[in-house]
Amino acid sequence: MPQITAPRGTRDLLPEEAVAFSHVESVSRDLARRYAFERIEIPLFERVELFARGLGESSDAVEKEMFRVGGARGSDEERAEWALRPEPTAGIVRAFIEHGMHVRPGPLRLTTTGPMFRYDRPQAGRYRQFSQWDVEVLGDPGPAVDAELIELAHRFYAEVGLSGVVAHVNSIGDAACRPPYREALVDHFRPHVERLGEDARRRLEVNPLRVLDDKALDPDLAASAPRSVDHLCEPCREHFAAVLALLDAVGARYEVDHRLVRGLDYYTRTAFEFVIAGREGQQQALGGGGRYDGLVEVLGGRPTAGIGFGIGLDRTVLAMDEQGVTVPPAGPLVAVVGFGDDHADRLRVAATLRDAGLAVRPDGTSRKLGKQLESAAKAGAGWAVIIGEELARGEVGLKDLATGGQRTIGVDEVATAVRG
RNA sequence: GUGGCCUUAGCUCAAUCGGCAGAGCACUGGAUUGUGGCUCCAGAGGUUACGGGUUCAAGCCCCGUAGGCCACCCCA
Repeated sequence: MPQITAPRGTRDLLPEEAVAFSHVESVSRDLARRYAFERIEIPLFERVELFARGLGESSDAVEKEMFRVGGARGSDEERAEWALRPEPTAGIVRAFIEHGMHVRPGPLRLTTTGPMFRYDRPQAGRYRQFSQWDVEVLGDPGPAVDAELIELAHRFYAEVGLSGVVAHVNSIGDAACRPPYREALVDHFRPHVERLGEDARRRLEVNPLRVLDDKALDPDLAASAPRSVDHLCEPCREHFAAVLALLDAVGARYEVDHRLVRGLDYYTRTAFEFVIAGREGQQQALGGGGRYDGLVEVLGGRPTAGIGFGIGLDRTVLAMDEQGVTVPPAGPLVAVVGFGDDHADRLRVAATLRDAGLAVRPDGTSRKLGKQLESAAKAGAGWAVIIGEELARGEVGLKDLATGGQRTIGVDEVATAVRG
């Protein structure tokens, strides 16, 4: 029988790697608390139709990266119907509408974390299953929340210990000013269509803004292309100016990137992406987001402003590795060892130490003491509690595995001694 | 989805011209009769990614497949 391996584009996070993920997740959870976001949990799969409408038919995620799944019988009809989520926003907005959450006191601040799925070709930093921390604010049209979210993401990167993260920001206008801008782009590129690649030509017809996304784009043609910020209507212009002013006010680092676009009608105004210095080109985007004031309506709800971002946890951890960022050590680990078959004593003492809040690893074997101590040290224990005759007096041996020093103390004194 | 490079023990890697599959680390046991780390000794660990072909003989040559990395595309 051939060896069964992890599915392509997925990976196992072994304990050594998983600690970094746990740490990053706990940073995100604490930030979500401090920024007053409420947790929401949504399904890992939804109707394909939801993503097609929520992300746009011409987005890469829908056009070529849908991870389709079927029911137990896996008929073609079922496979056509469902897909693993490529991102969480569409599902959250679906839930918002489905449960009438617009009646809740707003603006609503929601957060979720979990795996996302995109069926594209794996590469370092790019997986078919990857984790994202996501925040969304529904019902707040003002520029302050745009700046607050960008500042929040910056704070996240800072608190996990990353440096050199820059926010690229842009404004792509709204339903009023985007159509004329789109026309201006078409007018600019159409005369030079022979200088565009195959992909860019197709985008020019389907979704002209995304021509700017094309990295193969002729540099001169790109540099001379009309900028969205020069075509904003007055309300959009004021909104963008206010966002930038607020970013300056809170000291959030950013660069205006005129080629950053979200090319769909219900994505509006502010778009942003977080990139890390030092890895030009490949997988340098650590996270991204933007405003989607038209999305709730497109999915069948009443008009509601929306904005959010997703942060890639895999890439965050990858960047931490590259920058040599270390994860804070876990609390002290105590091993409980003993002689012969005194397992009842070991378990009782372990339970007492756990009552005091310690992490405890009792040795379940009857090996000789030396092997137990060796095993304890290899498991990462900083201390060994050695049980012997003195347990009758409520005392045990406490050995510091780093220094080798040992003394006899009361069981009820161990927690204090270990925390030192 | 396209192209390039790669795949030998758990990990990092050797193996001359096609001629007995190895080392270090890690793991297990012993020296040390119930106090770890150092040292020494020993052990276990392999369908050489998978499938086929050429050959007296294949880790090595040929074909195919899978997977990894890199580039493109795009994103997180």
